[in-house]
Order: sequence, then structure tokens, then C-alpha cells
Amino acid sequence: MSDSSTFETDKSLACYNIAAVERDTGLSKDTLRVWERRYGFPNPVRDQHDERLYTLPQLEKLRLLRLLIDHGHRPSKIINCSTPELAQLISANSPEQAAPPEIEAIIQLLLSHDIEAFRTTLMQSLMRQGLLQFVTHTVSALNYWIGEAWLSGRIAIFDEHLYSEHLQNILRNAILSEPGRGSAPRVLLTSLPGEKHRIGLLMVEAVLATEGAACVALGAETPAIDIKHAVPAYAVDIVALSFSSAIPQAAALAGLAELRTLIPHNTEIWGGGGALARVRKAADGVLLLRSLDDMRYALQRWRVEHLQPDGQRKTPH
Amino acid sequence: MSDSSTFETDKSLACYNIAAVERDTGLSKDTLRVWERRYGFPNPVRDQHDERLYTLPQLEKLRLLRLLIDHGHRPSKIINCSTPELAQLISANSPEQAAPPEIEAIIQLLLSHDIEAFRTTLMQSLMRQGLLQFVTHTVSALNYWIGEAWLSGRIAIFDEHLYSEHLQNILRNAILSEPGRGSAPRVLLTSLPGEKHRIGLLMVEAVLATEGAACVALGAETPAIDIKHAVPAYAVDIVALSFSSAIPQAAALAGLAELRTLIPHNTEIWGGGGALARVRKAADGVLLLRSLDDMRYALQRWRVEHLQPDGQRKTPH
DNA sequence: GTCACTCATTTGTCGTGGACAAAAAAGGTT
DNA sequence: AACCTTTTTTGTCCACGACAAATGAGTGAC
Repeated sequence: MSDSSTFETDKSLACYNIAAVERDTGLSKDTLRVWERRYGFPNPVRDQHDERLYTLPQLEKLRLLRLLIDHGHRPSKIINCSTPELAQLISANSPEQAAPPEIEAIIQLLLSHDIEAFRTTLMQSLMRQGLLQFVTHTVSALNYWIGEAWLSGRIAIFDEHLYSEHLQNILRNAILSEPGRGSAPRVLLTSLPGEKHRIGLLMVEAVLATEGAACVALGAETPAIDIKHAVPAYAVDIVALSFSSAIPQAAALAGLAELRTLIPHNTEIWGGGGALARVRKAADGVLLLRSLDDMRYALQRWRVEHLQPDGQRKTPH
Repeated sequence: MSDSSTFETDKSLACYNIAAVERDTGLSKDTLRVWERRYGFPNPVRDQHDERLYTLPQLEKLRLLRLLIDHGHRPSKIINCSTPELAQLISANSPEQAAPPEIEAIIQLLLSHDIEAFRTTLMQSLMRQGLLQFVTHTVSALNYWIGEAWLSGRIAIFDEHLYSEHLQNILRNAILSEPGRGSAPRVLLTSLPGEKHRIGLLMVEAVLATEGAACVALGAETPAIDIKHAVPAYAVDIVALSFSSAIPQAAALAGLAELRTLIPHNTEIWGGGGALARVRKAADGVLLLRSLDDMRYALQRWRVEHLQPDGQRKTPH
């Protein structure tokens, strides 16, 4: 029902209703209204029906605020800064130390907008190192430093989108051409609703592919109930979930605990990713993986427990 | 702040707060509250602070309701049906005619959960037809019939997720191995916030690849302002946007009109996808593409207008 | 019969303001 | 520095009224 999300006034100044601002900034309607009540910003004009109409400059300031808040600033401290002041705060956010030279070189290529050179450099890095090394070293470092560069305003969102797309191309291509496919265990790989990052999932899938495990990849954001139904349908041994650091730690743990109540206990649950990196203990029957190497050990452990020396299952499911 | 989204009561019956239900059903909090007020369902218990706690059966019924409403049923007519009655309504939703045999065969493979056979069959279909034919015929038919099968309850959501993932693998791999890359025009390809479907974008990218156009693929859900900034950065000639039929038609048109006000008029805007298939006219300066073939003609037209016979630009940007 | 138009009903979103849980910061102790 | 407690900040939840947008039914023209 949010069709006419933008209006065109006489002066051709586009105005956004509250639903459009929520979509474009990620700030909930409740938050937008309570900021207006408390801090006086944003202070949108009203249409003839007393509904809020935000201007483009307001929307741009809100996006800067969101970025700074995600980086640790408090709303009340920065909400009355001007847009240029906010931009300055963002650029002041330079990381403590510089990225390693080979990572920095790739970021520079991304900044140069030379797509071809960017793609071929990544491909060469993959060829030189092999898939496993490429994923566990180069890609994880790239993710970290590109995130930093985004927070410090060095690279734009669309550059990050482009990075994500091309890395997906490369990883999916590499996974497809990995020779061994489909021996035990069978791993269902996905994330819960709210976790949109796909690169982490693809990195896991790549490691599983190099280890020769059968991967049932469902992409991102599968509701827990659907995972429950998929487990018997695909006869999986393990459900692996990825939680990026964009997810609050407590939400990740709650999701794992909920899933544990839904699926049978002879199916293992593995959780990993940035959100869980500093967690000590999760729910009973949930295995925390703090790195991709951790997962390779867990895979070995599973095979020792469940497979005979000839590779056959001890108890076929 | 929605960390403890699920609770565990004495009877180990998981309960969901309103934020978790919104995430898992796609129904907004406002809608959930107004249904309760008007129709008496869902009727969640309250915790000690008078906040709603939904049960798993309620959540499952809400998901069925959502599915039926998306398929044209009215909330007031079905909201007081029991869960089995709703399930029956869904299975009664059989499509008028059967899918073509080669499509039906692929759907059967998806239903059989034999991932390997599913993948190889798709690959063979691609090899036999070539990328262009595969995309314009097989993939578009598959999208339609899998959507139908989902609405009629024949296939589960996780099956559709798996289909989407594997098709992405195959299409991205095919695009990567398409020989000619990077001649004019340069096309920026993405979708606006709210449009999450990636398959449509990849289909467009595949057609552009076979036609030898340079594609700047940003993935799904790029806010309009970011598209505005990406246009000069990547020096694109055309911005192509995809709108699946999950998006209301009016919202798609509003998005296109907004974008038209943001980016310079010597950059063309093309819009396509299910949401726009039955539209007559969009905003001035926006080209509607009703099929992938339409886009090929538009590409030809652009080249005639902007390129000299030797392939050089008439007016380099 | 189909198209276009108007009118009635249904349905989801928006408004207000108060309350308070959860997260973060500040203060105090070992 | 690590840990617990208190205070402050911050976002979410509540109720219920209003009404715009979407849908369906009714009417008339071609």
C-alpha cells in the first residue's frame, strides 16, 4: 500500500513519506517519530492530511546519522550536527592501522572503478592460492578491510555492492568447478531472517566443497520453521548457520537456541560468523565455530565419529 | 534491540514476540495489532509487561494466511478458518493448465530433492540451447511455474530457495564464460529497495552478456540515491531496473519516476519485470521493457542512435 | 460482453503520547 | 584492569482513532 512513496511538489523537490524513509535509511518509523519528538530532528513538513513529508537533504542526513550510530556514536550527541559536520566525523574515522599491501591494492582497484582489472586481479589471486587459501586468507581480510573502508567513508555503498557481486561470481564459479562433490556429511547451509550477507555463506560453502562434503545451500534468510522442514527432506546431518557482525550477538544466540528446539537432536547445529566470534558458550547441542579452520576440524571430528575407515556411514540414516 | 525474540516457557513451548512474528511472516506489527482488534485473531497471550507473545501454531496459521492473501483471498473471509481448512484452500489452488513437459520434469527433480540430478539437468538444458535461449525460454518458464507450484503448495519455500541458489550458480558461471565483454553501451543493473529477487537481474545480465554490452551489476536493493552516485562513477549510459511481480505496480512506477528526477537525462532509464508487464506508459524519459526480447531491440536501437558504423561512440562521454 | 466510471466496503498505514525494556555509560569495589 | 551496580539513553511496544489506498460491486455506454 506504500505506492506513491515519493511526491513531486511544484518546485520539483522530491518528498519522501515515512515508509520510504524507513526503507532507504533502515531507521524504523517508530524511531523516526521518537527522534522528532525528543530531539526535534528530523522535522518534516506535513501534507494536507498531517502526514510527514521528508525532504531529500533530511534523508541524506539520516543516512549519515545511521552510519555514525552503527559505528558507535550516540544519537543525542550527533543528531543536531549539520550535514557537513557529520561528513567530517565520518572521514575522521580512519582505521588505526593500514591494510596489508595486497588487500590495499585490491581496494584501490575497486575505488578506480576499473571492473575488469578488479575482476582479473581477484581471479589471479584465487588461481595462485587455490580456493581454500583464497577464502580463508584473502576473502576474509578483504571483507574486514572493505567494511572498515566503508565505515570511514572511503568507499561508497555501490562499490561494496559491486565487490559483493563479483566475489559471488568468482566463488560460485570456483565451487562449481571443485572436483569432489557430495560425500558425507550432508550440510544444510543458510542464515536466519534478518541476516542478508551472502558472502559468508559462500565462503563456508567453498570450504565445504574443498573438503568434499555435500552442501545443501539455501541462500540467506530461511525462517527457522522452513529449516525444520528441510532437514528431513534433504536428509542432512548438520545445519550450519552464518551470522555476520551486523547481527546483535544476543539475537544470533536466540536464533540458534530456537532452532535447537525445532530440529531433532541427531542433527547437529553449527553456528559461525562475526556475531559469534567472542561468544563463550551457546545453547546445549549447538557447536560454535569461531573460524573457517574451526569448521574444518569440526568436519574431521564428525567424520571420525560417524564414518567407518572405508568412508561408509556407521548408522545410515 | 530485538535480541530475546523467543522465549522458552515451562512447557518448552517456544513463544514469539511481535517483532519475531513480523520477521517470520512479513506481516507488519501494525497489521498484526489491527487484525487482533478487528477479527480477534491472532489472540496472543501477554507477558508480565502486557506485551504480546505468539505461539508457534499462531505463527504457522499466520504464514498460511499470508500465502492465501498474496494469492487473492481477502483477510476477513479466511482469518477465522482453522489451520487445516487453510491448508485445504491452498492445495485447492491448482493451476488451470499443466506446465510444459520439460518444465514439469525439472520441477519433479526439484521435488525429488535429488540435487545432483537437478543441477545436471539444468546444465544440460543450458548447453543444448545456449545461454540466450536458456534464459528467455527455460528460465522464464521455470520462474513462472515454480511460482505457481509454490502458491498451490506443491513445493516448499526451501525448495524454491534451493532452485534460486542453483540457478544463480549456473547463470553466474555462464555469464563469466561468455566471450565478448565490455563494449558499449555500459548498463548499470540493479533493483530498488524492497525488490529482493536476484534471478531476474541475472537473466538480464545474461542477455546483456550475450549481446556484448558492458554490465555494471550491483545486485539487488540499491537505494535510488546510491544509484545516482554510481552513474557518474561508472560512466554508465543506461540504468536498468528489475521489478518482480511481488512489487505493487504503482510502487515500481513511483520508483522509476523518482530515479528519473535524480539522474541526468542523457542517461537512459530502462524498467522491466513482472510488475511492469501490463503498464502502458511510465514517467517521461523511462523506457518500459515488457520482455527480454524487448530489451534486445532497445539495445539495438541505442547502438544505432549512439554508435558510428565502426562501433565508435558518436559523442564520447 | 467488455470497458469505463462511480460508489461502498475492506484493509493497511499513519497519527499521538505514555510506558518501559534493553543497551550503553558511568560509578564504585575488589 | 575486571566485575558488579546504578543511572542514563534509546528504541520498541502499547492503545485506539482517523483515513488513504486497494478492492469489489453496481451502473451505464459502446
